[in-house]
Amino acid sequence: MAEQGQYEELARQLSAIGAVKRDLARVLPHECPPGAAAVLVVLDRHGEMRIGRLAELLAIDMSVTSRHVAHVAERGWIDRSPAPEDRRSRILRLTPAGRELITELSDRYSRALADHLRDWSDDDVRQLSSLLARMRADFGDCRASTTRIPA
Amino acid sequence: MAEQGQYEELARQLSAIGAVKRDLARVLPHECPPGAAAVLVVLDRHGEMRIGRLAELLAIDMSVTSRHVAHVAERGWIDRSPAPEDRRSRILRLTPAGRELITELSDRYSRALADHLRDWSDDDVRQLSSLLARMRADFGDCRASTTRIPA
DNA sequence: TATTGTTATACTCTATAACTATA
DNA sequence: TATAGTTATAGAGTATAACAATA
Repeated sequence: MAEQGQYEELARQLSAIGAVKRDLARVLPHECPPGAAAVLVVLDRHGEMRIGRLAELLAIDMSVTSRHVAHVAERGWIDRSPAPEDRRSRILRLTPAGRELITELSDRYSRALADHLRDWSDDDVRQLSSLLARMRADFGDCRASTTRIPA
Repeated sequence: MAEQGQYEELARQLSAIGAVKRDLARVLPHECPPGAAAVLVVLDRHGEMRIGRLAELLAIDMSVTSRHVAHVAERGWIDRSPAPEDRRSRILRLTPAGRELITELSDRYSRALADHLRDWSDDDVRQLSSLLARMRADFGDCRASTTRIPA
């Protein structure tokens, strides 16, 4: 268990990280805002899935996910085929165009990071990724386990 | 220099960190949205300053900063006294009420983090803070040094 | 003429709630 | 009746550009 001062410092750093995210977002193509990019990244990473699962992985509400998905579907980057076992759902899958785009996005993100983090060792980058993943998991676990009592 | 795959992983983690920030934001009092809280945190951390300097430290545009500042000033958490040497500027300073609030905010942030990161050692927390600070600095340096060529 | 701030406008992201269709 | 997804609405954050006052 860390001291309060350490938590306050971490809170400050988390708040400030928005600037980095905004810088990164600037490398995205015009038609592909960060929310749309996130959808493509998750589909590329985890394969085809329904919207509910996507929302879970993105840790945002399904209503928001639905809009991002509509955006990328309208542009032909994913297709939505009927789910065989549940006609309420559709299966989301990257199209060839989507796969091309996600490759381009990965390149741009990587180039931007490599450019700014010139002095970072492979281990530095790995360590930061790993700590962020762990933090996210520790928050997510709690979200899942907390019994929500409706007002 | 790290490999491309490591940068892609970092990009994913950065994208996903929004969920943690939103969870943290939920502990804030109703009248104090995250942008307002950030203003108070910086003033508490760095002492009185003008808006321009505040915008720099927050790494957001001055126009945005101006609105956050108006919000906290309207609620009596800061005062704006005339800058003695430049009548275009005012000096922003926490009021006693603002100082009370920032103490409350720090407590809430710390409690939330301590609650979720129960298993983290002091060193884990310190290391994550330090890596985030370094990343922010490496991005910020570039922003400052890049010559912006207007289109 | 250049700089400090403010305001108007527009865009993106997000959540809540109401609604449709299917289980 | 419960669940998957969509849509409408509203709130928060941000940037750009036009504008005011002062340097």
